Amino acid sequence: MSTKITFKNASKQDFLVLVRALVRAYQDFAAYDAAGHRAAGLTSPQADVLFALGNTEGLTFREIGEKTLITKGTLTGVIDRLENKRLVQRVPNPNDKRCTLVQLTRTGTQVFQEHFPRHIAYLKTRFDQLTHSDQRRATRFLHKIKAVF
Amino acid sequence: MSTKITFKNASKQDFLVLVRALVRAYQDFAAYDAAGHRAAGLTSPQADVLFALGNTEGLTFREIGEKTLITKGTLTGVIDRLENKRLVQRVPNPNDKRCTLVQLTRTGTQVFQEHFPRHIAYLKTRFDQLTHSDQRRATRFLHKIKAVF
DNA sequence: TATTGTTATACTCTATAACTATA
DNA sequence: TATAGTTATAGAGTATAACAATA
Repeated sequence: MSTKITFKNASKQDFLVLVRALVRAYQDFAAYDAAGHRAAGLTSPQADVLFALGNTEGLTFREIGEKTLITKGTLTGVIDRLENKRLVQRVPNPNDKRCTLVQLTRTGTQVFQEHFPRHIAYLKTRFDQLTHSDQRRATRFLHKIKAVF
Repeated sequence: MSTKITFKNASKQDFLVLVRALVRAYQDFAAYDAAGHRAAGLTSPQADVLFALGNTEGLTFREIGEKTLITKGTLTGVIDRLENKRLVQRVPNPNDKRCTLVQLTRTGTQVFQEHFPRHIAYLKTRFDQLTHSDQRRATRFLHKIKAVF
């Protein structure tokens, strides 16, 4: 038995073309996105956390984990590193002493207000090369893909 | 200045809806994909390398790096781990002694021939929930997204 | 001089599970 | 007993740069 993809069975595995397109589109996007964050001294997970915390009064670890899909064990390390950079702070929660609230510091708020609009503009230069109609249609199909997982 | 996304400026940042859709579709796919490989004892980068090596006489580090987008420094470690698992072997290249050829071992070939068709079938159960027409259209838009990066 | 792969450094993230404090 | 977060463990990937061998 060979797994070589021949012309004959290629039609049965059309979806692999979609898989490859998804992976490559995402990889190229992710590399570009990460480069933008790295220029501001942030990793992608760190930027995700800051973005989640923006415009909030603070979130618990559980809430941040739900928004960013980072599991609690990993999140402790990510928050540690953001705290070392003085971008977030842990604030004890008097109502439930099990929970810790994570908030943006003044510096973190500044980064959120300055880096993120710049980053969004940086992404926009690329996505604006697609028509709005294509953007909407691409979004629709991506929702369909997400729905099957 | 606030970066809060209001109704008023949301229309200017429509593309963010597309960004989120791309990230979420990929994340869900990637988690499912990685779970399939993990069940076979492989990480995603390791599986990518085995897939690149399948149906070849062996590839150099440079060639594998080009196919998988793994940089050479990282690739040394990935190949080391695959070699420890006896799935690949480094073969000296007599023509150009700078190059090392990496080949699937007998076990590696077996994994390639057994795991990969199973994995493709595992992915197919999800992607087949989309119509072929949707698969083709989704592919088209993903190519367009890739093209802007 | 340029190329190939290795090595070293330092960091970051992941999964998993045991553990502590609190509810 | 359940939940929140920390810690420990072990493994893996990333970026970057210096390096040795070869071309």
